[in-house]
Amino acid sequence: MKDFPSKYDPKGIEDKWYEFWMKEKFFTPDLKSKKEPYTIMIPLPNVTGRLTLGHVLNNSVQDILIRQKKLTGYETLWMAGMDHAGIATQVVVEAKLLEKGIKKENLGREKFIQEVWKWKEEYAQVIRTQLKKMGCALDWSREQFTLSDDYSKKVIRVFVELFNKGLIYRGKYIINWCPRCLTALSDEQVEKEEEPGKLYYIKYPIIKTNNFITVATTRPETMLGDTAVCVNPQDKRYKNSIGEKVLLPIMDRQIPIIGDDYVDPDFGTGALKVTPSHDPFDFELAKKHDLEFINIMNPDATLNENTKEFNGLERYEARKKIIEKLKEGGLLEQIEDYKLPLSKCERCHTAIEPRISKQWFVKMKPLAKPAIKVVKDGTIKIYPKRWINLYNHWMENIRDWCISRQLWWGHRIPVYYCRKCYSTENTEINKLQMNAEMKNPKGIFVSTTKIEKCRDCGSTDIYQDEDVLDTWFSSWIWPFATLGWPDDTKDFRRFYPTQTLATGWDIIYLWVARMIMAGLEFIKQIPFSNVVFHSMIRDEKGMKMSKSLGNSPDPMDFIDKYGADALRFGLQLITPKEQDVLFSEKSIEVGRKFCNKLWNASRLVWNNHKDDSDVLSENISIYDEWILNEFNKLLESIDNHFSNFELNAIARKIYDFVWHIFCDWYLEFIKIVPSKGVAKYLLKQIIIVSHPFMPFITEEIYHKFNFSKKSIIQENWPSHIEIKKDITDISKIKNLIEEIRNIRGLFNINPKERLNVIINTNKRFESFLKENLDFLKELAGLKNIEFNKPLTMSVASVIMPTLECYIILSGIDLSKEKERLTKEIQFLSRRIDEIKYRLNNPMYINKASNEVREREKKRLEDFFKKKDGIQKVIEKL
RNA sequence: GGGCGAAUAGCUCAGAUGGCGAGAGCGUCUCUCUUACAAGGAGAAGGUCACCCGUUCAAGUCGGGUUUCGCCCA
Repeated sequence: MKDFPSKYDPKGIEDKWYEFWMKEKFFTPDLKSKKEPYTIMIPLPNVTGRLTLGHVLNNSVQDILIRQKKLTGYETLWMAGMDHAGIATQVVVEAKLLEKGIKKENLGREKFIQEVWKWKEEYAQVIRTQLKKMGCALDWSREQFTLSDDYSKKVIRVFVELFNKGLIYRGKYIINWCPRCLTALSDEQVEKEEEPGKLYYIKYPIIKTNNFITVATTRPETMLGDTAVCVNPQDKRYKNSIGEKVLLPIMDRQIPIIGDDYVDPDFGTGALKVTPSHDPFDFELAKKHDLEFINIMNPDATLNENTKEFNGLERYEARKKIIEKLKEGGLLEQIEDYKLPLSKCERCHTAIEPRISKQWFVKMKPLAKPAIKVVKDGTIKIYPKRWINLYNHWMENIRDWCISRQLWWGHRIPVYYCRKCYSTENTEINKLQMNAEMKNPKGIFVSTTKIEKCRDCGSTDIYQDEDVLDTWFSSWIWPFATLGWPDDTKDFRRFYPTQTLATGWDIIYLWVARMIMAGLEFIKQIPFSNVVFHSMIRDEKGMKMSKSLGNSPDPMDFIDKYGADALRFGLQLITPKEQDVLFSEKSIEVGRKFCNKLWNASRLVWNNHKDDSDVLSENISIYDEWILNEFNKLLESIDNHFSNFELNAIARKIYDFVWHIFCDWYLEFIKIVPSKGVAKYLLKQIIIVSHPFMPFITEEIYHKFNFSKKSIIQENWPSHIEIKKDITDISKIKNLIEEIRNIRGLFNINPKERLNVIINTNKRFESFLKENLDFLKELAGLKNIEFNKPLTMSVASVIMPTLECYIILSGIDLSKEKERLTKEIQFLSRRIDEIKYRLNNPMYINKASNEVREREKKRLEDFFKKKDGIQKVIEKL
């Protein structure tokens, strides 16, 4: 038994098999194979750092799907790769350098990028190791990186192509600006939160009348940039003031009162201060009403030279000072508590500052249209279905995508400017160039190759756009860029479109929707046919897991402690289909216990049956038939759930089957009468269907038994097994055993104590029991069994419809037994009345299905028999 | 404000197409180290299925409404 220890220890085993799989190249598809392909693209992890539990869930979902497809005969490819993650990575590397007192500005762009590459190499290796530890069947030979030279060319090509189609433009708009990261962000990279704040009521003096108009604002510091006050023209209070001018306090600037329906008369005072350069709605309003744009902030959210004495103050500091000053001037009417919506940078959680700046955008409406269609008509299926609504809503209200980032780490925008021809930007912010620059404007060149010479004037004084592209602008082409596109490669022909994408619903807009658009735009084909949105992992209290909250444990610690199989299986067991997972370490313990159970079940089969054939023979017992029938049911349900991507349900089914059917009953049966080859055969089927969930332990068991193929990975998925015998007697004998055990429990009988019983039943079942007397004796803990004898002693009784079993107990409290039986009679009477009432109802007879009706009749009959039997026993006691 | 989802045992969750006494894991309690497994075995207790109304012979399940919680968008 040395080589089959009684406790399963994953240490050593897991790494051993992963190395074996890699050596055998099992994860690299055979391009010559005739099998149908099945491809999954990994939702590329960021090279920012270590993977989290969320990654474990996401990647084990994919691994399960890929391994199951391989077992069912597909040529599978699971593409490996990572994302350069522009902002996120730059933020971490900047912080790391700052710890050493190095500022990136002092380092310079080139040197800084070199530092990031160093980081990237280090963490790519960490991530690879982590994914391998998890057991992921990723094809590492095709591994991709979104900032590799090769991949970059594709990103640039896509930019140029869109530009040439007129779908990319540059424009000066109000965008989301992170004053800490000092870059623009897309709408999707901004998180909305609510925070307790204040609403300030500020009085603006009306010039002609000596009256005031009071505006309400959550951000009083922006008043320094106000260029109008706006009211609703329907609003009786202010109607007549439209056209008047107010004197903006502190700045002493005259600004107009304008009228627009946009203003909600019920909010605040009904008068809105308009700050065109610092609020997206005010920006639109200002364009419409031709207002002045005054920028009052520097990129880092300190106030600028347009703010008089506040110049240089940080925005919240300025707010305090301005409030003080307004108070002094008697212009602050009141302050009330207010729950204010706040936009934050998803990477550093700094409050976003809306800012006017010149950025590159993608026109999204034309791209969205076909992408809406393919989901609507079911060409792309989304699981669970409810996410379709969210997808449609976003798609139908899509806004242009700001793709330029003021970062160094990323794909540099392939746009070149001639210093002579291209007049440098007018720095006067209030003269906005609203129009997107037209195709091929003078002195601007958009090109896949470096431009050395101006096409227009021949000058060589050319410079490239300083900005880089949004990371998602590289990852939206992931499904085809990774397969060799735009070259007509074997991979691309064989594996595109891919089959399934598995990811969290939090990136439905950022990534999923955009990939669909990119696939349709550049390839004219969908990128994948199924999208599976799995749960998000939260901690036990329901809090989102995040590094900053410190509630995100390192999954590698769990793998060290419990093994990857235990982590994966435990996680699947607690991952509901449509809800978030509340994670607790307990679930991994459950996973580990299950691995141990499977291990020990194998150990038993190995001890008693290792030399059996693993092919089914003709001559098998009724117990064998029974378990095969149970396995059929399991298999059918697993197959169904796989087609709907319901992995949690499958994990449960496997758990229940292995533990409570295979181990609790079948293995107990075959301890008494050894199986004829079925045990080994079935164990093999069990580990095959469990393999996608627990790849390591199943491979280990597979090799222990020396099953036919080189690896379990090469096995065939089981199929339905024909059942020939009537197996109903098995459930009857199981019932009897359970009833007797129940009595033992009720009377606190020591498990070791063997009991004597009398069984009265019909001839047929009596002969079945006689043939299987050992089962009954062992599993119910009996000594002597006598048949067809009248009862004469003190007994506890098990009464079943066609069977009476008297358990002889010396010193039994007969009154207690009588009470128990009387309660049972009362219960049965109630049930009988219920069913009788139902069966006497003509409507029921008419409308209920035949099947249901017959079932009820049978139950009624059984209840009657049981009641009669108990009645007789009570009389005798 | 709009939309989506959830509410079932002390806790975390299962409960297609309505139809046997509503299930599991963990926790609690009792008995037990019987040579696969104490990371185990055998039992038990524990539920007005959030609330109201309706449809139906029959509702945890379907429809309408209410309450509470979560998420997304504005």
